[in-house]
Amino acid sequence: MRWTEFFIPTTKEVPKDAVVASHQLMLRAGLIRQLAAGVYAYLPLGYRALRKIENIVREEMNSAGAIELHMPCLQPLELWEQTGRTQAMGDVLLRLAGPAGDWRTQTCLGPTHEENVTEIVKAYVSSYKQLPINLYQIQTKFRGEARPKSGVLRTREFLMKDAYSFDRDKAGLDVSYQKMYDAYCRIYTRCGLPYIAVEAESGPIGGDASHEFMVLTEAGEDYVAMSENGDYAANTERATCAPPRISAAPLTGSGAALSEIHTPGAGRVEDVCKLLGTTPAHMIKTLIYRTATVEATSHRKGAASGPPARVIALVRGDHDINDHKLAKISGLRLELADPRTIEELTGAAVGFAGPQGLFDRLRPGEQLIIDRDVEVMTSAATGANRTDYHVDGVVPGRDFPLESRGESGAAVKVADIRNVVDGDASPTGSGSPLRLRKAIEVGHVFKLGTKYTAKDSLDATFLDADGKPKPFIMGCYGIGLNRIMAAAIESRHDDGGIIWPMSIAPFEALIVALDPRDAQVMSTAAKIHDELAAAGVDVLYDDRDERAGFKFKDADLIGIPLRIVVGRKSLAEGVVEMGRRAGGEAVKLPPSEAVGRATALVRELRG
RNA sequence: CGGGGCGUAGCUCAGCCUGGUUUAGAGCGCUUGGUUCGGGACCAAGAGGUCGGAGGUUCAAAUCCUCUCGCCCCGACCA
Repeated sequence: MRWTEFFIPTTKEVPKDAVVASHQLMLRAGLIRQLAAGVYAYLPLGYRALRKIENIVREEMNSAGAIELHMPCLQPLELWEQTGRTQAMGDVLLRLAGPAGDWRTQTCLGPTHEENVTEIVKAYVSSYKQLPINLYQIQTKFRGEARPKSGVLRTREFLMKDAYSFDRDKAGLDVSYQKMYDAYCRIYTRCGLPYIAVEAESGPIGGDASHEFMVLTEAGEDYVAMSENGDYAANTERATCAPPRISAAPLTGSGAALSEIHTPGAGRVEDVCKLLGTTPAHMIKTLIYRTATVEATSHRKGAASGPPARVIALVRGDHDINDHKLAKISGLRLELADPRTIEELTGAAVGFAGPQGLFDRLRPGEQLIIDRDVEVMTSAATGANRTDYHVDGVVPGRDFPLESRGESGAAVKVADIRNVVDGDASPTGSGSPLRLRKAIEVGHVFKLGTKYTAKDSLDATFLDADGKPKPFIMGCYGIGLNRIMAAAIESRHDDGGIIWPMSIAPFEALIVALDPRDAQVMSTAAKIHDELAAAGVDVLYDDRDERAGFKFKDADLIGIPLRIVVGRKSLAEGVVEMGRRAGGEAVKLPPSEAVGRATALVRELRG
């Protein structure tokens, strides 16, 4: 391909809206063009890279036994109502607008395709003899992201590979899941991504096991907790750490009475610490939750009614509650209580709650959930349950219970309900400290089980060998293709531009002709171009009538892995120069040898 | 949804506070001619803008006021 016959709109200046490196470089290199917030066009160079990624994904999915199909973007809302996800998705589900009763109001743009595949499999797969089966597609997804950001990393429209496995039983799912997990590792390796697989929170989608594939980078928006010795890695949504050491001294307390301290207006931990002369680590945060008002988890009729249940959660002042953990421990879908509920329970304004005495005010079925690190505190400061007052000297076990007493009916639980922090010990017991790193999620694998196939969902069953209908056991597996591209650029660039890995580079080799007016230079460059192309190398030939410096800058920017420079000076010595964008010395070699050497190198680096 | 910032030429921005010498500017990019030619050259001449939109104040609005739309960042949310 000749540059002058292609379309590569590079720019020298950085558009002001671009903040992260991948976004800036993708714009400058002419890979993408923004049309609206979170909506991008892929220009020819960007599209070539995207298609290379797509091909790698397709090859690995096929070789893992998955079968490609293509499902529609337009989906009937009814399908989503059957699984209760119109509510669960909320604003993420993009609906079409139209007059009341119009078909448009009954249609949405698919953010994912669990319902759609399940419907297909339900219709056509009726016997265990047809299982297992894994169907996948590479499709445009639409999501009403509240805040698109970081260029192509978080968008409202994106390309995703989504696969769905259907198995006869859990053992089959384990096999299907592992196949996908392994295929994902091969995909990221082939794409040249420095990825890690971490334990992940499966979220409202349900399921009992889940891994995310992450690329560590400051541009990411997830946090991964990794132990220094590498024996543990998990998304912070899920990460746990070794339990705190129980202090040796029995916690009977000093016997000292609680002392109330006037702390006017100090509702926040830092403010209180200042007034009390203590540190957050010596405080207990008391958070009041209540069961969620919106029954987002259930579309079934007759779900929980009556007054909302309250849950008191305690964590150390320097820790943060992890809502996923809290939800799991409590078994309830919770939200932070409104001020009125808090005042009613504590008798104080928001910001002055403390655990002492509160437990006795809970009704049967309500809960006090104590973080492990609070259990082992010897004495703590916390809210006094009196507006503008805090207390010091609160002793767990003495001033509030650490286990259920039975008669009251309200439960006490001690558990890990906080986010890990930098320096926590690895949960493996190795004692290695955890470090928090920012990361981009480039893929996610779930074990779904029967969430979509169960009777109260889409009721998708097959006849097992025993002649009885059973729900399919599902798994789902997603890869964000645009994110792979951005993540590759995030992790592989320098001041000059992108450094593509050979496998996903829009072109594999770039020929730069330095003296466009010199007939011999041009004919030599053209000959190398033609022969490389004939050898199956994706080659771009910069035949523009530009100065050398200008061409070199563009070459660095668009980051083609292999560069062959044809110039009058070196040609006078009978050589051309071949070098790699990734670095290292360029080698001089006769034009006649260039094609062979370049072809061999390209093949070697394709992976 | 809360907080902050920004909308002036394809791109980066100045002008706005303090309305009128501005017939709206600069640099990059683009066109034409010339000189240059191994790391984003130079000279000369050009093309290109409903100043995001609507309404208002005023003799007069890019500039002041109101509303509105869009984009970016932080937070909330999030398969």
